[in-house]
Amino acid sequence: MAPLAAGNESPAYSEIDPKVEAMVHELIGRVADKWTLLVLEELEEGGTLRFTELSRKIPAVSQKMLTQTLRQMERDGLVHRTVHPVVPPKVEYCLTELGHGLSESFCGVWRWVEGNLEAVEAARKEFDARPSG
Amino acid sequence: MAPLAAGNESPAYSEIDPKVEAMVHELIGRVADKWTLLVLEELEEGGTLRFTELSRKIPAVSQKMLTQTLRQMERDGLVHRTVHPVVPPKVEYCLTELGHGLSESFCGVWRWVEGNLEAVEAARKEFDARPSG
DNA sequence: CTGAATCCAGTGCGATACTG
DNA sequence: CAGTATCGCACTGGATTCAG
Repeated sequence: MAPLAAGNESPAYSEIDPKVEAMVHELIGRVADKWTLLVLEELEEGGTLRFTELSRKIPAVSQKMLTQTLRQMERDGLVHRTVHPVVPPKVEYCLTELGHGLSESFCGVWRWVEGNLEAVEAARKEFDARPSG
Repeated sequence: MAPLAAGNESPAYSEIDPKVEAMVHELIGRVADKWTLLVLEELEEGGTLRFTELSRKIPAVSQKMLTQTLRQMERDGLVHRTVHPVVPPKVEYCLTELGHGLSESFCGVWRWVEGNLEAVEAARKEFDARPSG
């Protein structure tokens, strides 16, 4: 833990850019979104996928949310959208370098969870078993 | 990108434990939560803080959400809660090892955002400027 | 000071129906 | 196939009030 300057009552994070703060927050929020995370994974694994393919691989997602999720990811430069001018329509999605990088940066979290899953579950179980006070 | 087995139409993630999947998801979701992220940071930086101190460092949080957030983090074993049996009541919060570890595992994401903040903003700007189709 | 309980407005999301 | 548009509910979270 970072030592605190003695007697320092000034606000925290003097060194943290509020813009970065907001962005981190937003980005984490984005990936935290159930669907975004799943889409990120599917595209990471599947490479290039069509709308329907994604839909099929993530059965729980509604068509509305899938569209919405993909749009937002596209806007953020995380996925690339390719429309093939044919009938029937064919639209393919794949991760951009940005999206791939973001995906990788979450590997640490992923590994942490794998390593600490049991600890968290134990903590929950213990907490829930406590005398209600 | 992981190569796909040729002709393999079986569902994705054969290697991914659905339990881990759910947990990653849940944990990311938790930290994505505005207040949890802020609390995590404050405790990481401040060490041990009282309820009111946290409240003061995160002015935007309502008392309800702060309580709720801390309870959940406590249940997950991320923070430790110490009640001092005095009047007026004094309750202190600090990160557990688990909480500290989780916090660290997010450093990668943090760094990625710092490094790619401009790229994302540029992507958004470009997306928003596109011919509306 | 710390926290639980209640009320209420905003909205995220699913279901459904329609279009190119 | 790949969307958009609309409706309605459920849940979230803020404000407020009460309590130990």
